[in-house]
Amino acid sequence: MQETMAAKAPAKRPRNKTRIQKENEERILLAALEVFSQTGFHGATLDKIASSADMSKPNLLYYFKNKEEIHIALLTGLLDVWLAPLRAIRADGDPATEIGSYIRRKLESSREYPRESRLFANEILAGAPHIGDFLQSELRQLVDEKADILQSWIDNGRLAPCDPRHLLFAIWSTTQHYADFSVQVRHVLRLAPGDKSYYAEAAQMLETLFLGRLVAPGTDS
Amino acid sequence: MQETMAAKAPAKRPRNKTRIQKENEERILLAALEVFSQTGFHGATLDKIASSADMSKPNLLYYFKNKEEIHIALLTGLLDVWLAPLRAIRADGDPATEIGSYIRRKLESSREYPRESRLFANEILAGAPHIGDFLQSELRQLVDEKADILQSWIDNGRLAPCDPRHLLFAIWSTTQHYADFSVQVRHVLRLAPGDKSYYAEAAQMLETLFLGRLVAPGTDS
DNA sequence: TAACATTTTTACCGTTTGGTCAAATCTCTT
DNA sequence: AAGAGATTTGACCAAACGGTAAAAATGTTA
Repeated sequence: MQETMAAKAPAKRPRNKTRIQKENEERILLAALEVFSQTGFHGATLDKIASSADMSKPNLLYYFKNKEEIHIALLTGLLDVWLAPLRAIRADGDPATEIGSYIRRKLESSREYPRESRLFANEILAGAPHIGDFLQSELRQLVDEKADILQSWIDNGRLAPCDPRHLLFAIWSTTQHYADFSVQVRHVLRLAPGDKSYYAEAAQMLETLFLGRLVAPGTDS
Repeated sequence: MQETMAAKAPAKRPRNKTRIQKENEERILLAALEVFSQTGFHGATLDKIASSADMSKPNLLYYFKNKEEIHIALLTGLLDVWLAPLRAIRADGDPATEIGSYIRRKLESSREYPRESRLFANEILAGAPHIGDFLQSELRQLVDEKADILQSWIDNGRLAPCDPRHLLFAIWSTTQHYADFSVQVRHVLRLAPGDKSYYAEAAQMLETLFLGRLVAPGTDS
């Protein structure tokens, strides 16, 4: 109607969200998370998502204009959660404590939100078509920031010399592995599907691995 | 000659493979590896694979009876490669040397065969629909075997106490991460696509991480 | 409860996809 | 060079898929 802000379509009015709207968007995103994380973007179909949300396909498309938009909504909702544990690293803390906490938070994230982790993994594996910008801007900036902290600890002799960014990579990979490769983990350990008992052992292992020697001795606070 | 081994269909004769047959199967598998590893099983289409192999779709299906069969052929061809570095761990070697070599082999595998690594990752992420049996049998058995070796080193005090299987998980995840999450790695490190210069730093990091304290001091050979 | 906006459904459409078939072409052996 | 078998192709198909249009139903509000 009037071209002023949105140059597209018959100018949608930015009304407040209805009760039904909020409920249904939530149901759709929940269903979509389930489906996308199981089969990836291409394996997911609108029919599967719709039926998983107990909803007809056209009704689903009343709330999200296409499949990609659902996917993007899920991913963007995910990014803050993904960054949160990293943000929590404090420059004025003790290296061993800070790194240990970070590992514990990441591991807990894998245990509590495996579907989100797999969604993220799928996206990166596919070449990050939807979150390339995020990786280049927000993530990189935050990593730069935290890498500086780690580097200062190294310079002070409170942390073994190593590339801080690669240390982060190692933490990301080892912790996320337990969500993304849980099928393999369970097969190797002879655990039933859904059994998450291995997380305690995992925490033990990662503490041994990362805090054993990595943190230089004689730096108790 | 017929009916004795294969009980299905109009009894295909198990003739020797033609030159053309061998060439084309190779071309198809190479093209399929490229496509599957980029887009996953569902994202890959027979048309893409065919055109990537410079071949018509019906011609492709003359060599593999359907999409799934191509995928399975790729995966099974992959499994031996995947296991090879693990098999090479020797019980009579020095823990630090053996583990260090294993990490180096796995990392080299990621650098040289990133597409294979991503294919594998995609399969596991999807719940291992095609290689569940492999995980339960061959992989598990080999892991059991090698875990015993690691455990004996721990019992002898030549390796820090830890769960041997989780130690393997940590090695798998950290090394494969550089292939599977290379997009993220490159974005964080500000590297151009295709730049693999980070592998040297990665090797350094992983050596520090795994051989720093993990291997108990005073065990030089 | 009447009027209006929101939500849901039914029916449908064009495209893509995995896969088939029979005819045409090529390759190899004799 | 001829014939048999192997290979390749073009034409085609049914199902699945992402998405649309418009009417019907429901909810909201005055």
